Amino acid sequence: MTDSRAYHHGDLRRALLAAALEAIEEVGPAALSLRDLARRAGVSHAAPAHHFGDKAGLLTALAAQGFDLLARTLTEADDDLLEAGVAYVDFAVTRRAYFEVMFRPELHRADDAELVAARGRAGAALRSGVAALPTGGAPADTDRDALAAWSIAHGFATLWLAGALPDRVGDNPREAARAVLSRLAT
Amino acid sequence: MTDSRAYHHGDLRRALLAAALEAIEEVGPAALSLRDLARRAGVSHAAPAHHFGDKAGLLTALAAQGFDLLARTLTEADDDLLEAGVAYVDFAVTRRAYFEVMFRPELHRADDAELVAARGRAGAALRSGVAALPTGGAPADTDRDALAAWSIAHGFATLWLAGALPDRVGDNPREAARAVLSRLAT
DNA sequence: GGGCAATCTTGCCACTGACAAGTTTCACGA
DNA sequence: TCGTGAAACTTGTCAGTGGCAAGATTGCCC
Repeated sequence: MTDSRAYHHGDLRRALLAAALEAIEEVGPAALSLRDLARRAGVSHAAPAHHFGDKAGLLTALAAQGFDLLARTLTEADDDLLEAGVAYVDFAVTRRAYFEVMFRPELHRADDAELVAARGRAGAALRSGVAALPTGGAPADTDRDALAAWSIAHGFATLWLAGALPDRVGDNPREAARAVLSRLAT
Repeated sequence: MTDSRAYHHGDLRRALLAAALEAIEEVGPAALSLRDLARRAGVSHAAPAHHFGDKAGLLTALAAQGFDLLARTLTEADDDLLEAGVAYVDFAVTRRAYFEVMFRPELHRADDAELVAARGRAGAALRSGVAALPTGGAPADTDRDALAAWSIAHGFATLWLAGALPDRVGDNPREAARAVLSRLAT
């Protein structure tokens, strides 16, 4: 978290992560090239390896950042499950590069300590939003409800990103998500 | 649908698609190598190009096959939306290679005629299942309901495949899906 | 039986990720 | 102040990949 330009070529680690976000938005996470990132940052092709080990290492760092951001996003809307769901979809669409790396275990190291911690924070934010839901007297099955809420938000976001949804859904993800998610929130 | 070994090396096109399914199960669609498929089929590295043009061409054919299979699967359970949802999740888990290619537009050519047709059939099967749902007197918003049903099933399937679900969900996807999907089917 | 088109092979090029070994730059203590 | 060791980065190399071009083989059809 140092913000000073240091060492030979500046804050390379940070520069590479930023370049990775850009590149992923352009070509997707699978087509990401470490050598391209090095070129964007103005360093040699082997420089990234020094900071991240390999490609999976870089994407693991990115995924951890992403879960951290998502956790913060969800916490802000925590008292309103519908809005939390909308925020989830909005996160997926506006921070697409993060989202795609986060949910592709073959791209990163899922057992990385920092990643696990960040993912845990995001999961906790999600579950606390569901637990705060009024149950209307009926006994709540928080596990099941959380899973259902997560599934519908995640599914809508994924389908949106995949371009799989029909045109009639429109081009405003927040609005479309709110309509669909409200079907669950009774 | 010819089943006879024909031509120089047999039914290469079919053999390559089968090899691709295997390989994707093993290493994922992104790490798929055409040269590896050629090796598995016992042909030279350039043989696949003749049948599919390039990698995207092969995956497009695979995606079309997948949508066709999915359409048939959904049609079989068409009178029961919950069972159709369970079948959707089951398809994703048991025919994972198809599913992953189908919903990754960067891997295939989304405007391929055969793909578009097959995807249309799957979409129609989904919507007809929702339209057949009893509305309980209230005016149905089929579009929204179909989207919600699709989203929750797709989201659960995607999270399952990503290994993102907590352990307590268990290891039986059909059972777990039924519990979660029933939350929507009121 | 002869031509022809579909099928497949060989050879090549640019690109990639990973590794090894060398070089530059900085930090820190004697 | 200096020099020594570590961190940061470079250069060079290798095997593997996708895609293209050009050639060889095979089966089909008139």
